[in-house]
Amino acid sequence: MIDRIFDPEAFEQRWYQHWEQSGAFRPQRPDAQPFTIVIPPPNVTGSLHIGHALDNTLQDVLIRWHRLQGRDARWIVGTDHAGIATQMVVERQLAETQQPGRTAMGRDAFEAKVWEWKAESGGTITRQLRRLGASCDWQNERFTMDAGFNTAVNKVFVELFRQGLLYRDKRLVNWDPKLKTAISDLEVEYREVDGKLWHFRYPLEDGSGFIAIATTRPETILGDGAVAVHPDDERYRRLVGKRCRLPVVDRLIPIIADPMVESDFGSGAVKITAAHDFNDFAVYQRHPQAGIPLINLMNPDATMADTCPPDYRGLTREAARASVVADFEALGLLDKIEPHRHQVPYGDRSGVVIEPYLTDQWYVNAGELAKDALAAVHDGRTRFVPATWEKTYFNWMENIQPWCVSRQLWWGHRIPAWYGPDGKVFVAETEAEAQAQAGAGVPLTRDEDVLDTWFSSALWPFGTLGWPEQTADLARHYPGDVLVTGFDIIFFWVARMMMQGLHFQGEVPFRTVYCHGLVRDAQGQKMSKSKGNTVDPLGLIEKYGADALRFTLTAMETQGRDIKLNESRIEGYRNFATKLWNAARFAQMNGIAGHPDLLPPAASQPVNRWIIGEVKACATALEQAIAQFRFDAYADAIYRLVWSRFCDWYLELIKPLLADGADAAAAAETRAVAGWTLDQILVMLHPVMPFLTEELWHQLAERGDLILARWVATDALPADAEASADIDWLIGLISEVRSARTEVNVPPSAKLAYAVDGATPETLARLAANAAAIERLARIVPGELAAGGRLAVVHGEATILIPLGDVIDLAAEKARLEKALAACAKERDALAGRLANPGFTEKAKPEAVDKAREDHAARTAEAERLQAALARLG
RNA sequence: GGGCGUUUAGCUCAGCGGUAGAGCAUCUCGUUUACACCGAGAGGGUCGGGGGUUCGAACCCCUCAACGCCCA
Repeated sequence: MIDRIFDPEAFEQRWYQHWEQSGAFRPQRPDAQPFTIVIPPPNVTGSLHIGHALDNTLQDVLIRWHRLQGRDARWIVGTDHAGIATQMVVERQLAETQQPGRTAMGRDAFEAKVWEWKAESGGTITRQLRRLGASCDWQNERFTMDAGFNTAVNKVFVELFRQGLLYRDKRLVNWDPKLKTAISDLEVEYREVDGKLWHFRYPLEDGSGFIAIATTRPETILGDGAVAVHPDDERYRRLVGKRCRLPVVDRLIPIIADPMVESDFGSGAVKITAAHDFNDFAVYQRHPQAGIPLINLMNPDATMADTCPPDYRGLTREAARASVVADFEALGLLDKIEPHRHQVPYGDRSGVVIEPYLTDQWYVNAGELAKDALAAVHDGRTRFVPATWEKTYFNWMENIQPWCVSRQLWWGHRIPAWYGPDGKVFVAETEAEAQAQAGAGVPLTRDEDVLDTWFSSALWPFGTLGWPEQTADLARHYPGDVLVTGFDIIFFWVARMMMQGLHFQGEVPFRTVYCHGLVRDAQGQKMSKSKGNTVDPLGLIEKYGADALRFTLTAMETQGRDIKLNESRIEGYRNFATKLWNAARFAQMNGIAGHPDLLPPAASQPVNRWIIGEVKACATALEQAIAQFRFDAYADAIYRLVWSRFCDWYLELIKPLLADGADAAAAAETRAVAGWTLDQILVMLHPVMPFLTEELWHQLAERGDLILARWVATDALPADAEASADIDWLIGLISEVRSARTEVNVPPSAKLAYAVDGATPETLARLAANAAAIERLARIVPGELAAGGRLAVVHGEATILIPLGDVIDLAAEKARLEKALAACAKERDALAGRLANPGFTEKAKPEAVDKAREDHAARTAEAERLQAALARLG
């Protein structure tokens, strides 16, 4: 028996274990059409936050829905090694436990520590995904650092190198002095900072005066290689081609003209420090004849290097800045200091100021790979939903820069490149191959660096399927159908999967990219640990059940918007689950059980024919919602069917049919239809609320699992317009009578007699056929039209007259009728006005004109009846 | 500076060319044997401002404003 109390904790984990152990997440369906999703692999360091909960709920809805459709649904799962993040976590842990640090223990020992840590803590997030109900293919779980992935990464690296699409280059990178590694453009965040603008003077070589420059970074003066002015700037035209003397360093540097210089910034002359500024580096490249030196001023930790004058060596950037300013001031060459607000680059992981830094790094020619990735979205091989994200994708892809893929870390895929004694590089998938290239006996040293984490996650859609082996899985599940992810990693990840997928598989990695928004708190603030406004999805699951959280996230997922998560919504959907639980309990108490067939039993009762039509309409709406990725519409349609149709009306309307002494055949039919309907509800709700529905599915009958059941036979279901009209009429009548009763203050419990005026034979028949339901729900029964005050309820062409004798509140009834009349007359007149407009009748669509005529006639008649009722009141 | 998005009931959001919707919240009533995590009923919106197109605009176009995000 279904328990009186709905308690999600009682069955959620039990069902999950059953599904996983029975292989339900990946049923053997070799003949079915595959449906494939690859999970955005969560960081192995991480734990489930609410953003994961959203992302994975949506994926699970899609996977479960397609599984119910009979598809060979497969949700490929795994975790990401997350280079910097994981290395930081483990280093922090070593520090906290007073163990030797990374550099003290050495590379091999440190790597072993990370693997140890992964074995202990790496399962946290995958356990939490199970708690959420994610029906992933755990049997083939992957990790971006496992051996197969390493093979794939090496192969990709080597092939790109051979094709000239990957190369080693010395250029400026975004250098993180805390982590002592290069990072990519995307890992830099610009913050607006209140800084200063220092104005200095450099003496001209010929002693004829000075040239004034302004800078936000005085410490880099030590590396200046030129002063630049705009070619059209009259003030400086005569100085171009001359030289000035760099104070403190005492070096002669040229004055050059370059259109990059903004004449209205500062003095209109800027210093050029080619090794510490991206713009300056570009100037350096444009002026090879000027002989601008590239002076790397700093050590990897951003202290001043031996390339600086002796007094500066070893100072931090900040100390060197103060020192330079003081030295200029002492020389009388400091003009002024102005407050200046500007953008400063920070490392998104370390939070320290990024230093443009000249080093040797490996780069991928992203511009070349982007070509097909752009074309694939332009020609629709991959589409974005919502489509607006295409613009973001295009915009970035069209302006893509070389991708720096090497990282000075220890945790990650080590770069498969070896160097000979002369520095010659040998790129190969294995050391043996590199040795073969170099020649036997040549001593080789492997590149110390590892690859950017996104280099391996770019291979996720095919690396997970066994590539470079040409596996059956790869043939069957690549390309995937849908990628579900947050818009914030379109650049980081989606774009790179597109590039690598197209390049190495010749096909896009997925047909559709569904981008959802961010989950924010109830005030619309971005959630962050530092603000302390994060919500823990596990806590919410414990409080309300996983189903309620899933339903909430699904219902709130409207395309193109962030989600403002309010706990009251979760509570509301927990109530919804309780409502269905109780409805099923009621059904069971009345001998209603699961139905053995996909198709509904034959039905003669209008209420039964009606609910079958409602199921058909709902299923159709749900199918459309999935096709359009309208998760909110999915939740809305099933919520409405369950609560506003099935519970509010169907169950109430069938109570008389199931009562003692009711017609046995009608009762049997009703039990069968009710059972069938409940089954369809469970199937349709299952993708969103898998636990509750599976539990009830088994409570209602002995049978196989719902997770592997079949979707509603939508097309085969009858839609009975006549039954639908009957029941809509009945619902309308009951609602109007209830409303009227309340407005004239008739106690809800009072059972009243009624008579009817102006009814057609059809209406009289409907009143008779539904007498029991009307008595139960409107609390009126046919009777004599006694004298005295009457309540008049106009419904369609008929007026229901309910004599109330002296009890009636005449004033209230008069007010009620007047209000109804006013509303009706207003609509009538608006329609009349429209119909009187020749522009409308001539130009509008004929259907619109016909509808207006019909509505106008109906409103006119209704107004007359209300008028008559008012007249009778006197 | 460039681009994108948002602005509809107290709150969160649907609707995107033919009479303004949902959930929550509010108010009134109610323990009729599934459910008070409930039932019945009610109130509440000149759809950000202005202009235009159209027989007709929350919906299309232009413009302004506010807020948010991304890129430089």
